[in-house]
Amino acid sequence: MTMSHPNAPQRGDCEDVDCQTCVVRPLTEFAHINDSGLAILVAARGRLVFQSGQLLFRSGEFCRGVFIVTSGTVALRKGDGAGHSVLVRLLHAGQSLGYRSLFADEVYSCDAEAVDDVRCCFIAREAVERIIEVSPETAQRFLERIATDLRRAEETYMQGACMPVRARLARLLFDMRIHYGTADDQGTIRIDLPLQRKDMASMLGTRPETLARTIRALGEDGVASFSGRKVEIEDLDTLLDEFDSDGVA
Amino acid sequence: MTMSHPNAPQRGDCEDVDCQTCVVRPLTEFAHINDSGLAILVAARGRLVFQSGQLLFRSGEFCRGVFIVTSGTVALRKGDGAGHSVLVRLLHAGQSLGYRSLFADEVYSCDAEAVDDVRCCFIAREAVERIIEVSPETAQRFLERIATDLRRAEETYMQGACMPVRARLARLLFDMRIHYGTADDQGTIRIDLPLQRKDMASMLGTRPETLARTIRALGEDGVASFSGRKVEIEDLDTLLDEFDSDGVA
DNA sequence: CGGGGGTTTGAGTCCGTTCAAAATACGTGG
DNA sequence: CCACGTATTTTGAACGGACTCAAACCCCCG
Repeated sequence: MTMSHPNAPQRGDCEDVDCQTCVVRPLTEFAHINDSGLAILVAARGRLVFQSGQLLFRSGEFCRGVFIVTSGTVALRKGDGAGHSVLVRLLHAGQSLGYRSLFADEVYSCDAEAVDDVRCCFIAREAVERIIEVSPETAQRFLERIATDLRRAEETYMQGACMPVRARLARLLFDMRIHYGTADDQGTIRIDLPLQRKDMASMLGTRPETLARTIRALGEDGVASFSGRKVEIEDLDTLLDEFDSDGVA
Repeated sequence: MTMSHPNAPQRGDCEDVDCQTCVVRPLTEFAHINDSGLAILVAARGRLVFQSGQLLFRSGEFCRGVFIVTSGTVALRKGDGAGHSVLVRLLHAGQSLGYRSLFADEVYSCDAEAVDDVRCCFIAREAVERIIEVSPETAQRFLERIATDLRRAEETYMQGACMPVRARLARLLFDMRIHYGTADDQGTIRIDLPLQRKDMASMLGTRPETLARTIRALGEDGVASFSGRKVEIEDLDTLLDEFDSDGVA
């Protein structure tokens, strides 16, 4: 196996020695490739491990392939020239990253940072291209994926333009509930946030100070009670009202 | 020829009877299709005419294919539940639209409105799919296109979050200069804006009132002098300074 | 126990919004 | 071609949300 990425591959730390039995592959754009494609994938894919805080890639670097998260969470960050930094998106097991730059044939437009310890696969550009050649529906899957990303990006933009921080925070909690929340039999939802405040703030396009105030307001109004990274939401409808009513369609 | 769109096709109003000689095709994703693909395209494409203000499609409608602008300008608009509306993008000759919804297999997420009189081609979904089958590089072109759109969308988001209205307006003028501007030998740039103020405002994610004030400020500072839809910019560098300095990378 | 980053709170400011009214441009019919 | 009615644009004044700066607090970790 040839490695195509600076990070040392950790052979043997991976349950799925080949892609056939991989539990996350069905979630990826390579879910339905044919045998020829699979052969290329198996031969080309490398495995990488990143510790919390490490960068998978950096904005401005040449894009050499795509990553697929197999465990952990990756954050895509975009910084402007000045101090501002925006957290564009979080990626979980089964999600790929780097494909935007690859298909646009541009350098990376974001930093990709491991939020916690992350395992992932890396598939070099040429391999992706060959897989698409022998298994063209892969291109369809990526088209679908980017097209959805684009709608999401535009929705996020709308929300930033039309909704106050409070509503955007409510929406973020609502979304985070999926990956990081649990509900008990009372219907109470408990979320364990994966991010620190300043990252939450940068997801909302605001500052930590504003976020802190908004969190307090949400608590005082009985919508959600925060304590550190733990959030408790008694009534989901109350949360919904915060952005459903006057929010984006 | 079978039509696949409610708008009456205006046969004979088009210089390019077949796609072979079409002057805008080289600009589109169908530029390099092979003969089989071209045959499908020629057979399937319909021609449509929209008058200023008419909608090519409406948010929420099922997506039946892609449009390709052959002349005129189309605006993509996104509205939230409340009164706010954002002008996402302007499209010119050679640009296609509707492909995002098509590839994501979603309903349209925007309204598409003819800004002036618009001619365009319409290619039904099934035809696009068949063309991609026989001429797979078409999928590559669309991937490239959407990937670029996505970067642009994220950049726009960053700008909205990080830059004041004044800088965003300067940037918009800078961009509009390409399609709607001319430069004389003095270096003076004259732009003929295609939009009314409220649409300019909605491109910038602000209100007409704020835009009016900003325009005045830009005039008082000698950056750009507006009179109706005409803009005069004496020194491009001065304009650049408005967003280059503390703007987004 | 003493840093040091992250978070919270406070006070003041600014940018952009809202509401309201005046001015201007635009299209239509006489 | 002009007059009129309407929609758009501009201006004004006041308000408000989010930002900045600055300090206190907290918690984790050495």
